[in-house]
Amino acid sequence: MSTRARREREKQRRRDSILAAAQAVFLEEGFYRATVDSVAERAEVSKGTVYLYFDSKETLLAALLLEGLDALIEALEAAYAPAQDYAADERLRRLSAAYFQFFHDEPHYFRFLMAMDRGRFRDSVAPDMYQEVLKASLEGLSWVVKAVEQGVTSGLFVCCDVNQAAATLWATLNGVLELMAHPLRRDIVAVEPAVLYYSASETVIRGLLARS
Amino acid sequence: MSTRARREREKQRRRDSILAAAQAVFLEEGFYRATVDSVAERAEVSKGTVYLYFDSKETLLAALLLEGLDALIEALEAAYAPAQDYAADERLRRLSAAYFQFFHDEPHYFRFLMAMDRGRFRDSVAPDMYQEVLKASLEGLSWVVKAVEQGVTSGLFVCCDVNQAAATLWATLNGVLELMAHPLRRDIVAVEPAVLYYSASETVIRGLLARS
Amino acid sequence: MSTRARREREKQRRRDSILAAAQAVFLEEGFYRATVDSVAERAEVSKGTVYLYFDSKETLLAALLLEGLDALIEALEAAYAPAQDYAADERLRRLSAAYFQFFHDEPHYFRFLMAMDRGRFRDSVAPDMYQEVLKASLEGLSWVVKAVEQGVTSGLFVCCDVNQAAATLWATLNGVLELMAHPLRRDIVAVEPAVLYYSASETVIRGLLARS
Amino acid sequence: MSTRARREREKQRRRDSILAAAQAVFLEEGFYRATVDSVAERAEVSKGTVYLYFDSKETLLAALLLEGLDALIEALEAAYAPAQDYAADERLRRLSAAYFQFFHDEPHYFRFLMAMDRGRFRDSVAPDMYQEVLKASLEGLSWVVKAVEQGVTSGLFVCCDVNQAAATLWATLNGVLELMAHPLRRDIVAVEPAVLYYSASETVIRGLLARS
DNA sequence: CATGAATGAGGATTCATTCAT
DNA sequence: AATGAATGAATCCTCATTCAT
Repeated sequence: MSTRARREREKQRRRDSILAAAQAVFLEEGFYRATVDSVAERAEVSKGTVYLYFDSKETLLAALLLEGLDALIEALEAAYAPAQDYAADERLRRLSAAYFQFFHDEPHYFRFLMAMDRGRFRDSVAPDMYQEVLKASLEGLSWVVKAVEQGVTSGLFVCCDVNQAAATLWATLNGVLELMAHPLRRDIVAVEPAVLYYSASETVIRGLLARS
Repeated sequence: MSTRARREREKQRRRDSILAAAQAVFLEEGFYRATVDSVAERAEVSKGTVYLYFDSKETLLAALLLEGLDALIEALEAAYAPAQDYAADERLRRLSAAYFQFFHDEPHYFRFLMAMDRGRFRDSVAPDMYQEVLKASLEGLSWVVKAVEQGVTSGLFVCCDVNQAAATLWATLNGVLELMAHPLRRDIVAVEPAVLYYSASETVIRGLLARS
Repeated sequence: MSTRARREREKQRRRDSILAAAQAVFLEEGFYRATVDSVAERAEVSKGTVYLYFDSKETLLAALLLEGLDALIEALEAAYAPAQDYAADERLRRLSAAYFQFFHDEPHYFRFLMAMDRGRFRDSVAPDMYQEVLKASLEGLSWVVKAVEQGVTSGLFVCCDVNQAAATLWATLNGVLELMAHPLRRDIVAVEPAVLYYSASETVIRGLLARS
Repeated sequence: MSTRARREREKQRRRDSILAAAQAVFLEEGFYRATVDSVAERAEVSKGTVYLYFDSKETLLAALLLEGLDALIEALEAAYAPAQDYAADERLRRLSAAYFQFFHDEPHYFRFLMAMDRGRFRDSVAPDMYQEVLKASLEGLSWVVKAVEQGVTSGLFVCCDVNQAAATLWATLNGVLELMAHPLRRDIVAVEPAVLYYSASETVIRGLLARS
C-alpha cells in the first residue's frame, strides 16, 4: 500500500531533518556545548522525538559522521574513476582535489571527524556503529593506496611502502585542512587555503616521483 | 625584604602545582570532562584557591598552552641553531625532528593545542591571553620560514612562496601527528608513527628541493 | 451472530494476554521500573492497544490484583470445604496451607498485593475498582473468620473477638510471607520459609485453643 | 579552636535537617514519587547541597533507615532491660510493646523498612551501607532471640528452635503492623490496631508457653 | 591568603499518555 | 479496532563559580 510507503518516507524525512538540525547546532556550538534541546528546537520536534530516532547525543554524532563518510567515499571513488585510464599522479591529484572539494562544500564534516577523538566516543556509541565508522574511514584511504600502488607498479613513483606513502599524502592534506580550519592558525599562516592545499599536495606528489 | 621574595616564590610554586595538576587531569579526562574539583584535589589545594590563581577553567587551559608553546619555541630555536652553520634542508630536518621530539615527550600539548578550536575558547579567555597564544604560535612557525628562506636564497629549494612552503611542511607534520594521535586512525593507517613522520617529512623536503 | 461472539472472545483473549504480559514485566522489573512499552512488547501488541484495554498503568495493576484475589478466594473456599465436616483447627490449618500454597505457586501476587500501599493507588484507580479490591480482600478473610467462629461455637477455641482472632492469624501469615519475601530479611532470620510458616501458623492456632 | 567545632556542628545540623526533610517528603509522597527537589526545598537548601551531603536519593533512604534502626535497637535493648530480672514471657511482652511504641511514635520507619525491597536498593547503595542495614536488623531481632532462649532455658517455653520461635513472633508483629499500616486493610479487619497488636502478641506468646 | 560549603542553572534521558491515520 | 509516532513534563544528577569565614 502507498500509505505504508509514505509513512516510511515521512519517517526518513523526519530523521533527516533531525540530523540536519544536529549538524547545524553541533557546528555552531560545538558538540559538547550543543544541547539536545537546541537540536530538537531547530528540527521543530520535541525532545522526545529526537530520542525516538537516535539513542543518544553521541549516536547523533556518529550518524552524522557516517553520512558524511559515505558521501566522501563516493566522491573519492568518482575521483579515482576506476573505469578511466589515468596516470597515478593524476589520480592522486584528482583524489586530493575531491577531498578538498568535499570539505569545501561541507566544512562541518571535518570538524565532526576530528571530534571523534574526544568524549569517549568509542564507549558511548554502539560498537557496531563504531566499527562502521572505522570501516568507512579505511575505505576512503584505500583509494589513495590504490593510486600509489599503480604509480609504484608503473615505475612512476618510488617508495618503500605503499601504505606509508598514501598515509603521508593523507596526513598532509588533513594537516592543511586542520591548519586552515582554525581561524587562529589561518591567520598565522597567512596563505590562501586553496593555494596552500594545492601546493602541499603538489609538494608531496613531487616527493613521490622517481627522479629522472 | 627576603620575606617578600619568598612570598613571591611560594606563590609561583603554588601556581605551578595547580598548572601541573590541571595538565594531568585535562589529559586524563579530556578538557570537558575534567572538573575543577579534580584539579584542586590533585594539586592538594582547595577549589577556591584554584580560582584565586586562575579566572576560569578555560584560563587554566590557556595558561597550559602558553607554557607549552614557550617550551616548544625554545626547542625549535635550539634545533634551528642560528649560531651554527647548517644547510637549509638539514635545518628543516632538525626542526621537524625537534617538533616530533616535543610531542613525543609531552604528548598532551598536542591535544591542548588542538582543543583550542573548540569551546568558544576565544570568547572565554581574556583577549590578551589569546593574543599571546597567537604570537607564540607565529614565533614557532617563523623558524621554519627562516629555514625555507635560507634554502631559497641558497638555491637549494625552489618555490614560489616561502610562507606557503613552510606552511606545507608544518601542515604535513601536524597532519601526521594528528593522524597518529587518534587510536582509531592509527589503526587505519597501520604504519609506525615515527616511521610515517620521518617519511612524510622527507617527502615534503624532497618536494621542495630543486631538481638537478 | 457467531461473529459477534468470536469478536468478544478475541477481545477477551487480547485482554488476558496483556494482563499476562503486565504480570511478567511488573514482576521482573517492579511496578515503578516497568514501562508500558515493555508490557506492550511482551504482549506483542502496540502501546496504543494497551491503553485501549486499560486506562492506565495503575489500572493494569488493579486488574492483576483482582484476578489474583479471585483465584485466592477460590483456593480458600476449597480449603475451607464448606461441604465437608472438618474441625475448626483443622480448617485453619487447611486455610493456612492453602494460603501458603497460593503464594508459593504465584509469588508475584504477594508482591502486587503489597504494592497497593504505594503510589497513590487509591487516587489513580477508578473508585469502583478500588471497591472491588476491597470486597475481594474481605471475602478472603471471611473464610478464616468462619473457621474461627466454628471453633468458638464448638468450644474448641476461646477468644474474646472472632474478627480479632482471625486477623491475628492472617497478620501472622502475612508477616511470615513478607519476612521471607525479602532476601535480606530471609538471611537475617535464617530459617526455612516453609518451616517458619508452619510453625508460626501452629503457634497461633495453639494460642487460640482453649486450655484443657 | 571553637571555630572548627562550630563548623562541624553546623554541618551535622544541616545534614540532620536534610534527613528530616527527606523523611517528611518520602513519607508524604512515597520514595519513588518523592523528588530530590522537594527534599531540598523542604530543607530550605539548594538541590546541590543535598548532593553535597548524600550521594544519591537512595543513599538518603539508607541513611534514614539506619537512623531509624539505631533508635529501634536502643528501644529494644531498653525494653529487654538486661540488667533487670524479668521472666521470659514478660520480656517478650516488653519487647513487643516497645516495637509497637516505636512505630506508633515514628510510623514512617516502618514504611521505609518495607521500601527496601524495591528499587534495587541493594544495587544502588554503597555495599557497606547495605551491610550496616543488615547488621542493624539482625541486632534488633537478637533481643527477641535472647528472650526466647531464656524462656526455653527456664522451662517456661517449649519450642524446637529458638530462631524459629523468635522469627514467628517477629513476623506476627510485622504482619500486624503492615496489616494496620494500610487504610484499605485496616478497614477490612475492622479492629483497633492496638487491640489487634496486643492480642496477636499474646496469642503467639501463649502458643510458646509450655502447657502445664 | 586560603578554604570549602553552598549554589542553582542547566543537561541528558525516560516514559505515561494522546491522537491522527 | 489497532497502531505507533509524537509529546513534553518530570527526574536525577553535575559542576563552574561565588563568598562568608
